[in-house]
Amino acid sequence: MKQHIADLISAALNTLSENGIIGADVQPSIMVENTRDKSHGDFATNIALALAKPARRNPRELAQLIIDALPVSANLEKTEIAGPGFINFFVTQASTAAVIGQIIEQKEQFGRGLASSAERTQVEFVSANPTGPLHVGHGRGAAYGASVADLLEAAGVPVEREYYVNDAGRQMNILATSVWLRYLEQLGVAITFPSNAYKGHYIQDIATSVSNAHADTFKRTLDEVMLDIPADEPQGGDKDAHIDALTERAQALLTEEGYAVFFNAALDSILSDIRDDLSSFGVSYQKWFSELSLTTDGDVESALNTLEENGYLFEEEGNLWFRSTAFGDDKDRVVRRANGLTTYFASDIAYLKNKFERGFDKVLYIWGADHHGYIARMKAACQALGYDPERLLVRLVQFAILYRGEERIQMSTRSGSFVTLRELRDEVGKDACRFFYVSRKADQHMDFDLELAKTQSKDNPIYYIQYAHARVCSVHRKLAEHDWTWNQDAGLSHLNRLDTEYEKDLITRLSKYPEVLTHAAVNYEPHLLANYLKELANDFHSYYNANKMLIDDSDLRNARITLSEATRQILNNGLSLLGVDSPEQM
RNA sequence: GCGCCCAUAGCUCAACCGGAUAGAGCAACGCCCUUCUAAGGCGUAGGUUGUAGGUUCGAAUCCUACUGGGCGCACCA
Repeated sequence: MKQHIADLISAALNTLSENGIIGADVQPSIMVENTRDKSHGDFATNIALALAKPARRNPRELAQLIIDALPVSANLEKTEIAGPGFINFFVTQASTAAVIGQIIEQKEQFGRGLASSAERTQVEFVSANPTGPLHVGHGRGAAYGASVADLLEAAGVPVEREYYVNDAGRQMNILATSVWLRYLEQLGVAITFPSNAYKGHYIQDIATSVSNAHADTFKRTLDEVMLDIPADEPQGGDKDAHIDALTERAQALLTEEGYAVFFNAALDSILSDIRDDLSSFGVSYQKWFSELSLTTDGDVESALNTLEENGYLFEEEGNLWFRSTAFGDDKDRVVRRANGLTTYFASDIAYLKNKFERGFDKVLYIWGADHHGYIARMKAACQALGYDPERLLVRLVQFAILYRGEERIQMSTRSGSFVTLRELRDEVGKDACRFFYVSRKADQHMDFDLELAKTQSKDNPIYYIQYAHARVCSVHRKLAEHDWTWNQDAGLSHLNRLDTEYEKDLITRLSKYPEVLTHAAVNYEPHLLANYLKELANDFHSYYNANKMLIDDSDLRNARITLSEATRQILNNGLSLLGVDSPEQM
């Protein structure tokens, strides 16, 4: 309808242009907006205001000329000039109500594909280190990333979801070492557990699984393990030197294969836990990408070669540097240390190159707000590799602060209370988690109140929306009790009977779904859909309360049930894009 | 010190990328259940959009400075 009106305006402007009222060189961009106030009709345009200056006419006078030149349309009831020169369009009930038939016919397909594109977009999100279970801090990124990807797909953009597994680097070594030390403890070796090692209970479980599979094959004496190891921090030493020395000792005593047993046991166990966790959260990926593979497959070397060829590498003090300042970064970055090891950033560059080489037109990174400092260097790397930096997109997700009523829940790992995503989900449920996390704009700090998320009343938006869905289902059940059936055709052919204010509002709301979906998708703003669903549920509850559906007048009854069913369909479509279920009964 | 993000009703948040009288929910107050789920609905009240300038027909939105909050500034991951 918006497009239809824009076409009408365009035709009118052509007419005016031919008549010499506006200059032929004037190329206006026609904007048709949804009105905020019903008294302003259904749609409005500011075109007369925008053209007033070049046409050298006052806006209201110009608006009248445009209206006079508008082609006749059966969809329009009337037009009005308002305020400084807006043109308001009033659409007929019949043309608005036609949306109901489209929804009923297209079902879950309704509203999809409006931003259809051949541009493949990759969305990488969560990508938490596989050194422990997902934290609640990861929850918002998971919910946001999953919804953005689903929205893009719904809008018609080919999407791939990917998780970058940081299976290389020091943290993974500390993890493997932690497991080995717990393993030794369980076999009776009197280890003093390092202050900087991973202490979670899951480490014990992994250690147990290793000893179940390998008995005491990897047992070593305390003396073998601790010989010449520098002191830990509590003993007045350096905790980093201590744990790193233990890692080297583990590798030396166990040989590569033995060490790999602990390394892989830890990685596999934690990764499968993360997978399960995300899966239960309604989040799935097409690919889990190994950081380690970037080294073994030569991607890192290849990326550094490209930078070298393009002239952006230099050596200083034995280190190899990337001249990121050439692209506006604050400082240059080391990519290979004097000891020959490439840095984490070198992997990032290689990963970026790898993504583009896999044929993605756009790569979207979703990061926590604490990573904003990386944007400049990644953009720099993108350009230095020879790719258009516009193809690399970053969305930052601000932190969510958890509250239990008034009480703020501390998120420090040390406190140990309520830190994993799984615990959050167990307490408030998947649906409420998913919905709450995306109901705020991503770059807004948000407060997540657990008590509210668990409340089963209208105070809680997720129950409020799900209840609207369940209510429609309930009407269908009641219908059967009256020995009536829903006659869809009769409903569709009597949509003109839907003429109360509540019905008109609800129908108008339904007609907005496609543009809300599209807008939310292309702007990566799922909160727009969340808000829309709240408003749609609100419209439906108001309607439900004011107009009874199970009435003797069969034409009106069928029309109302058809409207309700269309509402149910949209609620279902929208909720599923946010990873929320649509229950038939509460 | 430098940089990024944020600031809207008492609280939690919107506002279709510059449009008309800035909107919802919660909290407060007043109503509606022998009627399809009251897990709901209707109404009232609530604002100098952090401050001060600027840009223009028009600003919560764009620009500048300031104030306050979050985060970052590794040869860590």
